Amino acid sequence: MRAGIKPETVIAASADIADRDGWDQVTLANVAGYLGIRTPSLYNHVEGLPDLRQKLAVHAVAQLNERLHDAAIGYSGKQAFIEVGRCYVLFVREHPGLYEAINRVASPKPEAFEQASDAVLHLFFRLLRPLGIHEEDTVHAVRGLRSMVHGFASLESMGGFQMKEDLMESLAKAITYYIDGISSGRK
Amino acid sequence: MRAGIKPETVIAASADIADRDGWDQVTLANVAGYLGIRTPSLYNHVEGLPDLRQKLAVHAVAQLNERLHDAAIGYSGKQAFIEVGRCYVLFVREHPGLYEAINRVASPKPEAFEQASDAVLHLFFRLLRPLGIHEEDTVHAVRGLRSMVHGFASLESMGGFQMKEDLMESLAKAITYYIDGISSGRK
DNA sequence: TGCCAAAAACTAATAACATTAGTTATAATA
DNA sequence: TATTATAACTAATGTTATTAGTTTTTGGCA
Repeated sequence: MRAGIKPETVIAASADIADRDGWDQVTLANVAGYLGIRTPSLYNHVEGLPDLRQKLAVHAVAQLNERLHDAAIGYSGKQAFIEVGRCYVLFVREHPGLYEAINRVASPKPEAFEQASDAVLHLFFRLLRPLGIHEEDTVHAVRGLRSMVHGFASLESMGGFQMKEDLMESLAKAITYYIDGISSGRK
Repeated sequence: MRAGIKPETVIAASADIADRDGWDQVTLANVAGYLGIRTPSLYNHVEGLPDLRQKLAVHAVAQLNERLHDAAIGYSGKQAFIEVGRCYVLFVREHPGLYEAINRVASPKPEAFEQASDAVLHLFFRLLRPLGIHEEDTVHAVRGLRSMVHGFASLESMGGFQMKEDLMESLAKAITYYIDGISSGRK
């Protein structure tokens, strides 16, 4: 046997390249160059470019999920969503390439990817539960929140906002509007 | 001179391929094949693959803008946003490749692309004005709405929702929550 | 009607990339 | 130390984008 390159080394290299040069620069040639080996040698670690990109997407969504759960600790209600939303946007700022990897993952998605995605969704559900929403409206309420947070992050990552300075304030206000609207409708 | 292929024919072919096979299948080879010519002949109509994809993005966002403006006619307040949001999601369902082209446009973005994007943003501003929001909160309010609508469309186009049946209901409720929250905060 | 100049097609050639096949070097272990 | 699996390598092929240079077509004009 031989030590050499561990599986996570390849993913780490891909993540570095993605965040620095963009997701479309995650090629076998670039990753091999980064690791100091020839392109075909990568086939000892991944099954090809699509496989590498899927593994990168799994790594990315798992890391996002972990950070979101961490961000929610110690908060509840409206403030919890503001903290999670802020963390979400910060993650995308810090790791634009990883976020691209999540959004461009090819179907069918790996099982591990689905699991991490579901975990993020589950976090939203748990944070929303204490707000006392009609059972049949919970799915709708979660979808709106999730869409809003994803929308903010996505639009910023593609340069959709003019001034990034007060984007966090926009997000906090938007979440406030939304949660207030849910509460006022509940009556 | 020679008639042959008009510039919009190339874009139309690219749009067909994008919506049918996905944005990443918009290659010079595929477009040329679709048009029945050899790949290098395309350079008489576009300046290369990046140029073709930018032109496709401009076409896509202009078409989206037109449809959104049309959808808003005859409505105001909350209902106007629901109609625009519905139109947005329907557009993405009908033209997933065009929507991808919008979201994956490379920077620096063409001037025409920025103009059409601004026009969409302007529509949101105009629909929001009659609701009587504090002047300094208008930017935040628009950002939230836009993020939410884009988030819904984006998440659906990447298969982020389980049951697509009642997605329109989710969107309508989310917009309702949001606008209600704005109004209740206004007091 | 027949020329002609420009537009738009073509072929040929090159470079980058992914991928496969087959070969060699290396390191853990028996 | 010898063996063997692992992981590197070279060589070769196919696809795509791109450039250069050539030929064909055709609308408009003499």
